[in-house]
Amino acid sequence: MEPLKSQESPMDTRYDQKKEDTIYAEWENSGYANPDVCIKKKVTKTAAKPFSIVLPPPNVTGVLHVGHAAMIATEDIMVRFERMRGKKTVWIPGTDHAAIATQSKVEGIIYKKEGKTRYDIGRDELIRRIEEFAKESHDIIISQIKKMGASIDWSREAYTLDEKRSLGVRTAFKRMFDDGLIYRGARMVNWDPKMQTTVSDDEIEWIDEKSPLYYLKYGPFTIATARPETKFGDKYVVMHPSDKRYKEYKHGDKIKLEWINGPVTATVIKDKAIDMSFGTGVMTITPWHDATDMEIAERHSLDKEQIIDYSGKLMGLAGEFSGIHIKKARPLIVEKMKEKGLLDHIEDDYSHRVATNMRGGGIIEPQVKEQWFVAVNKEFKMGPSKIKGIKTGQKVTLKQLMRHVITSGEINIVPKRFEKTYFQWIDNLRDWCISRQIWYGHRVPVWYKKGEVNCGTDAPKGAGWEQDPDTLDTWFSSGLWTFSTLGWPKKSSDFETFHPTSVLETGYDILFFWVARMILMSTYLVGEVPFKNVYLHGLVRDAQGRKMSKSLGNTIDPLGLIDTYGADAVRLALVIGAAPGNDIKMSEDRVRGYRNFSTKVWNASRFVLMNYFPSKVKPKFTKDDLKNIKEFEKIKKTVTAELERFDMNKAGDVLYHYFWHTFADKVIESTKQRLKDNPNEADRMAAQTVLMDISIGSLKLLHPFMPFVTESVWKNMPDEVKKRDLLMVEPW
RNA sequence: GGGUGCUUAGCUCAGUUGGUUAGAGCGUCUCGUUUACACCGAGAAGGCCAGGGGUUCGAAUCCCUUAGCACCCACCA
Repeated sequence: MEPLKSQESPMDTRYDQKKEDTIYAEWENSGYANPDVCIKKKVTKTAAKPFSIVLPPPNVTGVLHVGHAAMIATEDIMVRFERMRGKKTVWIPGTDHAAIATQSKVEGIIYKKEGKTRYDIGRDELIRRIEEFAKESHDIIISQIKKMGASIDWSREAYTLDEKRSLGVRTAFKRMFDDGLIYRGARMVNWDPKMQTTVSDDEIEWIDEKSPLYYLKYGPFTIATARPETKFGDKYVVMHPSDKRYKEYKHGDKIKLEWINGPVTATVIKDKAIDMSFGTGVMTITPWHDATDMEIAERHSLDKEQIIDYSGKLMGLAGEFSGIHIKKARPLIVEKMKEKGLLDHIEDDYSHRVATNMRGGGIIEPQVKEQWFVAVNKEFKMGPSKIKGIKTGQKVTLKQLMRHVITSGEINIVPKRFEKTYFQWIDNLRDWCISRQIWYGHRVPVWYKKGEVNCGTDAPKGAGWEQDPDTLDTWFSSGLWTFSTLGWPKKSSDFETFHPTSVLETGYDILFFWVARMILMSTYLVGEVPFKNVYLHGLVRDAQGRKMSKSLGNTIDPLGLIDTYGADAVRLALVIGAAPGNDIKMSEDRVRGYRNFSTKVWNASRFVLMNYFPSKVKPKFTKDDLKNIKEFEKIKKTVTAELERFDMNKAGDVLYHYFWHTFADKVIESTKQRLKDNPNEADRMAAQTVLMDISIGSLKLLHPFMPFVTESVWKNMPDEVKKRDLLMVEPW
């Protein structure tokens, strides 16, 4: 056998990142991300076990950030690993219409460019514009997901607002409506006067604020308030029943006193909700605009009056101040009180928290309003159930279902500590307000006609029906994601094969928003858990450890890093050293380090190839050869075991060190002598065989972590070691 | 007010069920042009694993406690 001359080496000393797009195209064209193709091409057995995972759909509000990149890297590792192991593997992509966030964004753009509001351009036109924006955003996101190397099944792509998913939403709504779990009621809601919509409890962000605390003279009492502009209608004065300072006042006493706009009659109310140590221990209440006040008012059947309208302006009750926005009204009112001698004193530097709409909206004003709710504490008869410990026909509440599947262990949360967080949230959960007064999203499938109400998946027959103008909370549709993407409510083999999904991988920040809602929807609607495992990754933070967010503008562009260091390096930097549930601080140094590792993998393989000369001579292995092979086998076992328990971090770390500091530094070095001018052909063959075998094995193990370099190296490997055309589907 | 996490080498962080001299990347220092790789190799310095107490033959790891930081939840006017 004529040895190759080393200068004819087929490979450069550097792996060429520019070829990543070409490699991705090969994967895509192969169709191997689609389990049906894998079966057809006999890469996967028909009877193979399924492995399924849904991609948490990115919002179509912009571009991918590093957090998405971490998520894609982690999931792709799981998916590639399971596919290579021969499982019937599917990873389902999609995007989320993110109703309020997207509309808010587009409204902002329109207002900036044209100075027009949504009311100026109208419902249909606004939706058209949003769809246009969403489409662009979608295309960018998809191309970014591909850049990361995601071996995702594009043939199954879904959108939370597409036709199939919309049917799912209407079906879900109707089922819940018919079961009495969805109801319409006037309740206290979080109203955003800026976006003109309600917001769920979970979408509120509390911001610390310092503001003056005003002490006002209310007849014989002094009351403290941070919001004097809400006090016009106050006609109840509340104190703790066992507060000795006010024992002379009895519950129900009427007191005539002079107030902002003239004399009023105040009624004394005794209620234990009062904190005696706060201020003077006395307060007046504004039930319409405060949840605590509302509860007190409900307990004693007190009057409730609206003082602030939905755009944030004072109403008739405010007398001379009516029509003025609360922000402008405050100083005027304080001034008037001062003149009337109603202002006792002002305490500066009082810190409290203000509720804001985290989706780019304004300051929340609690309001009482008719809305649609999901009743989480109402009993219903469970439909066909495959959930362990829940029987078909059993009486349960949604809250009980959500709790049960975690306590029973049917869903396993990694890391475990988040179970506690989850339970805490469930225990505090109130009925879920699902209606929004924005226009982009799933319209509430309820129609009205002269007092008649009809809920259905389609508009009722006959003329004169008018559909409810409200749209649904975006999480209502994403809650269906694990099964709506598999074809539900229609029967489908995808659903039969892949539900419940194997694992849900997402950031811990949307445990409540999304994970909990999927559990609610899936257990109720399909009688199954949505997934068997929940793997929560940490948040990728900036240099100061702050959460990266579009609104803060501190996002790192993962594409920039991919351009300079390659996708594999970025993937490794985001996965290795990141323990589940712990935050990841992104630094370019780390990426550079892993880029060097990519080069190492490239060059070590190159060396092995340069010394690979097939021959008929039987290799004669030395003791060290056998030891080296044995050591690799051990690494293989460890990596497999770690990946099985979703410890990508550990598996990656082990591989990294093995490949670099054992295989490259020790094994390769120790064979150099034997490969060069060795008269003992059997010994040389042994050396080259050991190197080739370990290389092949290592490339397979490394592939889920760094698919581009490994696939690229694989192309140069001799055909006789390959079982398939792409490393992507080589047997593990 | 409840809850969770973090505090380990100069910097950024790993260390799953407690087990021999505590690890990585980057940085620092010394040496090195050898059949791949300088995006490299060989080696070195650098740590009372936040403080205190306890359990144990043995603790970075388990328990208690103190402090600082971060985050989550909650109706304090």
